Amino acid sequence: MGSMRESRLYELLERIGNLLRGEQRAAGSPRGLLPVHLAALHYLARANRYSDTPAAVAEYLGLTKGTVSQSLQVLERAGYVGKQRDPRDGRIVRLRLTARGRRLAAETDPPELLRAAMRRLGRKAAERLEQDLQELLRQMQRAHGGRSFGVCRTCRFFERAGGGFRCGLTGEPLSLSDSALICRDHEPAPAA
Amino acid sequence: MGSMRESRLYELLERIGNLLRGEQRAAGSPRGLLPVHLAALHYLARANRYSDTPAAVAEYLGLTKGTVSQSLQVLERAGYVGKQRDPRDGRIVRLRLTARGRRLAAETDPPELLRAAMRRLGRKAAERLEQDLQELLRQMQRAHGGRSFGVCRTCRFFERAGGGFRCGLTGEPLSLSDSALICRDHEPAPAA
DNA sequence: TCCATATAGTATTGACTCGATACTATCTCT
DNA sequence: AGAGATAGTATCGAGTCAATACTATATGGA
Repeated sequence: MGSMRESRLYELLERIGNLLRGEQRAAGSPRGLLPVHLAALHYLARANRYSDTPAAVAEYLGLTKGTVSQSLQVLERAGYVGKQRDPRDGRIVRLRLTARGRRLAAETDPPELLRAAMRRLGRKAAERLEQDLQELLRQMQRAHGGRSFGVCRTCRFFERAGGGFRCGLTGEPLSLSDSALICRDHEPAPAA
Repeated sequence: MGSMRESRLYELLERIGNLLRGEQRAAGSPRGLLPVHLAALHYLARANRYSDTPAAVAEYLGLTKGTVSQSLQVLERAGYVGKQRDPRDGRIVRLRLTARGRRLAAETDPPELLRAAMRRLGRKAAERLEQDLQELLRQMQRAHGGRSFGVCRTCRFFERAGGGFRCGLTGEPLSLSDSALICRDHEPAPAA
């Protein structure tokens, strides 16, 4: 009887992932976009100003920069994102969503299937699930030893300065909405 | 301030999915396999005898049968799965893992990253997360109106017959280990 | 100041996915 | 029987993806 499944968890994550990817495929298909394009779009909609670059997208999606460069060209040609060279560092390209891009991101994130499931679940169950998944992710990142991609608010470099906030790594002030965006240099604050 | 994220849930599922897919990519790469190949392999390792066919794999992964037919050829050529025509229905191909395939499935499912994270989480937290994800999946499937792909034990056609079990849909007896495998004709039993 | 090295990104190539379409073979139903 | 449904394969074109090679900018010594 050693065959009793030790990990339903992985099976569940895979099945949910398959369903969501199918949803993304259906959502992107009429616009000529693949799931990976929508994933990049959703990331950019949530990325802060330190993390809106091709390299950050590549790192986030776990793909090479060459691969991502091509996918971003698709999004650019279709008018969902624009590029802009960084004035301070000429190597860097800044990506920003166009109005079209923002609209598409809002329509497809979260996918309708998940929206419906969350309504059925109820707020309380959904929140508990979020917290538990958050914790799982934290443990995975710790085991992975890699970037955590958290939001500024939960970063150890996040500082309150006067009336506002500041990034202790760059010293730059942060607006309230900045502090809810994803940063690639995020390092989790020590446990409260 | 309407920009407060309504759904961290989707973001979390995407990020965890990205990490796991990266893991699969790394695991399959030295053997010339892509994430989708490992996903099919893992499914077959869990599929019962009603569900070990190309059509079932396609349905499970949310891909077309043509696409899956090719991916299965890759797995067959590399010696991870074998094919066998069904003696009763000549249209159907049965897929079974070779010893090599079983070994690879055991090595990569669950991925090391998830294994490590589960150890850190502890049994109790992992079990709660499993139950909550199970419920989320159930709601997604209900919203989707599609196949549920559950295990026999939780199916409404599952019957106890004498000392053993039986599938009420086909009438065939089921062993204890059968009843823990995935079936594509699964329909959830009415709430307990 | 100059040169080595690192970093950000793009171009190109080749293997493979993926969907669409068309096809064969087998089963089922009337 | 014959019509239609079902399971699977073959082929083709568009596009992902990694690998490699490349350009351009920045950084950090000596």
